[in-house]
Amino acid sequence: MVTMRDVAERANVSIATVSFVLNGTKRVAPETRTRIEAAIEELGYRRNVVARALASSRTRILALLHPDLEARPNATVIQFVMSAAHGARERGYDLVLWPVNGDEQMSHLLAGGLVDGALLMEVQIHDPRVDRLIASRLPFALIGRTEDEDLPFVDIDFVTTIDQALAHLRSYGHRRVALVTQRTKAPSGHEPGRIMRVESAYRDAMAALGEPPAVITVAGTSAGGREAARALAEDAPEATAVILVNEGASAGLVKGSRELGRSVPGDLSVISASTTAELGEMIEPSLTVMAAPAPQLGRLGVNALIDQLEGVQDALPHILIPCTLVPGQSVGPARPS
Amino acid sequence: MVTMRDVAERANVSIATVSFVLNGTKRVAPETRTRIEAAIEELGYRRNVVARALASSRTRILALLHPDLEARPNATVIQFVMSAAHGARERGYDLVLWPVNGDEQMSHLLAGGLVDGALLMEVQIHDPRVDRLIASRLPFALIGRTEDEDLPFVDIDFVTTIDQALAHLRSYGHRRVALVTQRTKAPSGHEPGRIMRVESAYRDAMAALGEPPAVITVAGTSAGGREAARALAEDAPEATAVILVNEGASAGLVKGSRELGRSVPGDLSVISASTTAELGEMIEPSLTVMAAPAPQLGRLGVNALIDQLEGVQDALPHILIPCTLVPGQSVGPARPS
DNA sequence: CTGAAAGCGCTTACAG
DNA sequence: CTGAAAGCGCTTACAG
Repeated sequence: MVTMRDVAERANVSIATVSFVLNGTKRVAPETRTRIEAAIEELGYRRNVVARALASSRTRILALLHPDLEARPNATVIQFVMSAAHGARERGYDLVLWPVNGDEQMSHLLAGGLVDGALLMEVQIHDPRVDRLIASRLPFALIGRTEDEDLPFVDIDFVTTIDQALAHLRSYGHRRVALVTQRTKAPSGHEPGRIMRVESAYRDAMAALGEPPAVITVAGTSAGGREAARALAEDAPEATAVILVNEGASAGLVKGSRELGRSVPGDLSVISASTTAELGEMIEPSLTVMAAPAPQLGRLGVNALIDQLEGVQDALPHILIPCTLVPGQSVGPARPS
Repeated sequence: MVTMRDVAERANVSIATVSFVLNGTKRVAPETRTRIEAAIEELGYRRNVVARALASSRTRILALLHPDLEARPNATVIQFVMSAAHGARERGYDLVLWPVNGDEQMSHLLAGGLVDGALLMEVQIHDPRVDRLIASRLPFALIGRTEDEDLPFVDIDFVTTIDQALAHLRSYGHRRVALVTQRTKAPSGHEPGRIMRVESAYRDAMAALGEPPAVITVAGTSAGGREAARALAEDAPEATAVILVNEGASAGLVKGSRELGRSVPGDLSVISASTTAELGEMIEPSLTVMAAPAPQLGRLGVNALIDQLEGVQDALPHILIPCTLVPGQSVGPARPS
């Protein structure tokens, strides 16, 4: 292994000077710099990141705290992960996967000194991980929000997303629009913040329109989607359209409706929000989708975190981006009532 | 920050002794050990992983070299990633995401000293990443295989998978079965090994059955699936069933067939191999699937790598696991010809 | 502009 | 069974 010492010897300087040119931390005479750069090149030298981390107490490693992804459709989560990995790499950081199941994982994260900061996905309304991060003073950024919106976050703008979905449906004559959200195994208060925010955005919008709301909550699976179809038919038969914020249930909802003799979009128009167009295309008919800004949010989250670490930030980042409408074939004119 | 020195002082021993009990590397008198453990507990000490890595030249970090995942369905890849992350954590290792796009990323990996080993996904028949890993002597394990099967790998047993899929179809009376595989942007020889292996397993099996093969290669997208449906109808009209090894094209194939007036499974039976049951359920009709053993393979791959690092291995691991048949509604009796 | 030296927090022969 | 000390490969005040 070629070390900084080797480079220093070949260039006839001290290792300190080598370090200065490598990091650009101090000015170095042009000839000296050239000599060092030549030596680096000739020896194929690459700085040892572990030694650097120990000496500088900065590892340039970030943790990505993510939920356990299951086999069910997870297109948006994948986009978060991938865009975060790329964003980190572009700024010279590495991203380590940190599946958090309990306290043991958090201790390893906080006390081991491996990471400079953490990026949290699937943030809960009241998130114990956030409490522990704050207590330990490890820098972090959220993809999503807790109750406390003073923390650095990037998130989907659900208010605008719901408003646009409703506007789209209303342009087709729909007035009674139901909402299908996701049920999780998490105890109350620990659901992803998204679920609460979507529901309240929907209720506000419906109230403003003077229409009665109808909210159905089901698991994020095909079976959940079928359950939603049944609940719609039985409990909200007057709804001619539905906004779905439940990626995993979208296929089941359409299949279940058809099984109940309700065609999409003939009898029921469907918009699936916070998902990807590719997933919508898998379904028959292709779903009209509000595509999640996941590719942007992963990057923005990483950048918010790194800015914080490097002291670049002016203020705490509070970034909200709405989903984008991608029309498919699942929205049609409201059936006359 | 509480260091080993703090623990040593409180327990009235040297830091060497603390290190010995922490690592179990040398026997320590029971009373001494108890004293040290108490001190660790009281101080809430946790070993600094960076210092440990520098001193021991083992970082206990593994790199997961993965392709760029796009928005299209990627259920099996996700299962690989998640099970690898869990497997690593269970053995005390961390997993860092390593999207490899070019040589720059490989250099960073090989020379930076950050990782003890690498796990490769989407291995190509001739994979330049493998060449570089071998040259650099960084330990690695493959999820998939290159041409050279002497390297440590875990992979799907495509021969058995294809045989079982064919047997299932033949039990429904199908004799002419086509294969749909995936086209990639990669130059020839650099496709994922899977594609070549699936095709040759299929050709061998069809030859053994005395039936003519028909192979169609399309992109892993909905549009690709539609293209496959068209090609099947035009170029292989005698095929009454198709085995699909192209997760992203599955939905498009079914939708495209229907658009051409061919119903599934009435006119065409479909088995989607190397995917997940959950994805199959999203489609109408629910696809009969050969579920990929992705949750096992991620773990097995990590374990193979760690065994190698820790010298536990007896021999190079060459592990093959077939997919598992999960019946759906996309296979029916062959139409009379 | 450059260097000698301390130090980051551990592990690990080597002595005793 | 335990300790003193060298060393892992860097960064960073401090001197000059």
